[in-house]
Amino acid sequence: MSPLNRQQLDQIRDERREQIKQAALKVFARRGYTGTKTSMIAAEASISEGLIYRYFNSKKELFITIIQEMMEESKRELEHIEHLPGTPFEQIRNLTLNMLDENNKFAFMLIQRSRKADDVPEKVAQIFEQHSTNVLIDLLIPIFIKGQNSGEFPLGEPRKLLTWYFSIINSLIIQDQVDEEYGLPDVDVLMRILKK
Amino acid sequence: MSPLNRQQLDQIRDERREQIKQAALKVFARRGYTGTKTSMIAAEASISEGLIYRYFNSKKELFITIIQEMMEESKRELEHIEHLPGTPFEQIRNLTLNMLDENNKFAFMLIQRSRKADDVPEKVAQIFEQHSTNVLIDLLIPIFIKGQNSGEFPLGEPRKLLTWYFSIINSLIIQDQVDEEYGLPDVDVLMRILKK
Amino acid sequence: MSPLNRQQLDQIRDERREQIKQAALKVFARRGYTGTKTSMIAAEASISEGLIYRYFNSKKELFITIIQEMMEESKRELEHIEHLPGTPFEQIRNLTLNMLDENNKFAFMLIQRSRKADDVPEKVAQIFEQHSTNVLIDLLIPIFIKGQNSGEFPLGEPRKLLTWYFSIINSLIIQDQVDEEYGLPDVDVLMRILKK
Amino acid sequence: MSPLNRQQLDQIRDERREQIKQAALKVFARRGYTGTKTSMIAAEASISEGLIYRYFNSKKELFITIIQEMMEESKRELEHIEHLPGTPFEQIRNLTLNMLDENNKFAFMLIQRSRKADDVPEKVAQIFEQHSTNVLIDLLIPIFIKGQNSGEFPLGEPRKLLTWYFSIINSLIIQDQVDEEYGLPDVDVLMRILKK
DNA sequence: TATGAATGAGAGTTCATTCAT
DNA sequence: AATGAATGAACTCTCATTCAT
Repeated sequence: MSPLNRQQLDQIRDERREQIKQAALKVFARRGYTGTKTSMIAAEASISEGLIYRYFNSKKELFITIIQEMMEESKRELEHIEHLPGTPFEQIRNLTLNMLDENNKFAFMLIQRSRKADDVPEKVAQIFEQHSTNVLIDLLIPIFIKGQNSGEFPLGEPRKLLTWYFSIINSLIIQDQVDEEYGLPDVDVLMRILKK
Repeated sequence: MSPLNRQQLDQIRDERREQIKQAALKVFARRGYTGTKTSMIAAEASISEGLIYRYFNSKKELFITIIQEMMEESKRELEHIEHLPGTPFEQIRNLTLNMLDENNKFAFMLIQRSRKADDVPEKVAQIFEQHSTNVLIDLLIPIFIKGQNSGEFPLGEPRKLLTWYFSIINSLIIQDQVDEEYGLPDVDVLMRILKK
Repeated sequence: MSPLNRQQLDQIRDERREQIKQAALKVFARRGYTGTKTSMIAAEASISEGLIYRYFNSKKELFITIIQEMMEESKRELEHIEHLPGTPFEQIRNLTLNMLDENNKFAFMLIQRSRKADDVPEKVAQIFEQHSTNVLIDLLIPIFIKGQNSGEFPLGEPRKLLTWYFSIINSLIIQDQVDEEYGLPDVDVLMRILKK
Repeated sequence: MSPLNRQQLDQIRDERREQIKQAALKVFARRGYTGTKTSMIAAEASISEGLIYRYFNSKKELFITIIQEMMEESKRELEHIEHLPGTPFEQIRNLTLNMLDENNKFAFMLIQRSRKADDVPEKVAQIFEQHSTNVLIDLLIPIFIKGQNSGEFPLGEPRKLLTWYFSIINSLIIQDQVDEEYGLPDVDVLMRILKK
């Protein structure tokens, strides 16, 4: 009977906003920015098309928001990398496993796909320029060198090998290149790339 | 100023048609099906927007035509694979080099991208079902086994390893994952995947 | 905390209704019918958007109600005109002063503005046809003639002069043509129009 | 048979653009910015709704363009005022006649209406701030003073009287306060305001 | 009674496609 | 055969109105 109080309303708003972002992430990841119609997002979120606009000013803003928040999230996660347990080989192996994890699938797909797409809003291109993939590589170089010294990794330019390795991982993620029969390549097969 | 004869007109038509397909291929590859406006194709081909429709009934037909012709071309090429010179290792190495070749870039990008995209015409999905990647794999299995016997390749399920290997190659192509500094991964680094 | 009784509830309803009408009058007067969003009315009245609909069936009905009530009010006032004190000149002068009075501003603005606007509900156009401005003119003609006889007003067609005079007054009101430095024209300057 | 040449195309574009502006002017003047639907403009111009957008980026831009061009036009006209023939009284009389002229009706209606409306794009408000009505008044003050000296105009503050006079003229125009029977007030009746 | 989240019809805008030249 | 202006269906977005609380 009595109207909802502020706290309850705030919670509803937060939940709805999150729900829309999740739905949009899923559709954007699969169909790209232009290929996604707002009606698809609404359907995926099981809400009306108009409601999207009570939470985001435009399809563009919704897209940018999602990318931005994911980039920030990934930045925070990267900061923990150096303190992960295990040998250098195990550290990179775990990182790989995490990236290929089904749960992160859409997020990585969207980011990688958008990084290369030519049909995204200008703003998104700028965000990607700031958060270059190199940050990850830079963090891993000391770990890789430790692994070289301990004999776990082959000699050769650490930056070059790591760059190549992660362009492969990224490509796999973005393309959702899951073979129906065999699934994604085994992490241990992938890590052969980092072996002699 | 005598009017062009039949044969000359046909030639002009053929050239125009080719010109439009090349332009469309380039734009579709970079921006995807929905992300590509017919005006972009016209601009890329340096012709007027309307002219496209004297050569193709629709954007959809143009897209399907391109995909179809590329699939047929790739099918023809595949038939030669068995007779390529060299050891099994060299054969697959050359095949890889060819796929990653800059000249084929747009074609492979478009095919791989479209294979996974959810925003392409229904017909294209059907084409891909028929020309499954498996055809390539099937052709390579005997070669791979020969390589296993000769010790060039590791033991293990040939189909599985080849499937994984080519999902990686395909992913790299489609994403145009060329690092600015280091370029595409070296073929020899990639082929580590097919080593013990 | 005994529940409010019937009478108290009725009073609250009446007050709310009045509050909404006042707020709507203000916004409609400034922004016109189409230019006014129900959310603006709610904000001006410091109530929720939904509440408007417990007092009025629609924005249209609210608008029509306001216009209608104002027309009736003005009709009642007109009936007193003939019995106002003073000479004919003074009577019209006082009437003018009353019309230009700041307190009636929004009401007159809304009426005049709506009378000419093409974007109001059909019903409103009908109301205006019934309550033509001529009623006012008709009532004033005898007074004007008396003034002509006493030499206060110039010769000439009374209806024509009065019509012109009040189209000017009306225009000034509706446009809120208040110069920032000098304000509305002096009543005595305006009344020059009714002089030789 | 042969395609139109550049010059012909440019002419078509110019004509079309002008046609859309004229149609929009008419509808905007009568129904205001918010009250005007793009479909109405298209209908008035007898073109499709989409075509508007090949000539203007948005309804907003179309509106701003119209206002801007009219302000510039009026600015140019004002520069000639001082050199008009006749006595000061005749000069202002002619200026008044010109403003009330049926041909300029929509232009003046739109400008005056938009000057006071609260539902126009921000940019338009800025334009009006720059082109204040005062420019006209400032130009007329010397003329008015000459008229005072020659006895054509009454004593009193020139700026105040002129301001009031033109707020009346402006109001009449904007409101299209044409009485069906008597039409707009006679210029000579209006000019009584500028008499003793 | 009062709130504001949610809906959906309709407005503004885009772009594949058609058509006069 | 070629052009680009014009169309209209489909899309993005707005806002009067409804409804759960």
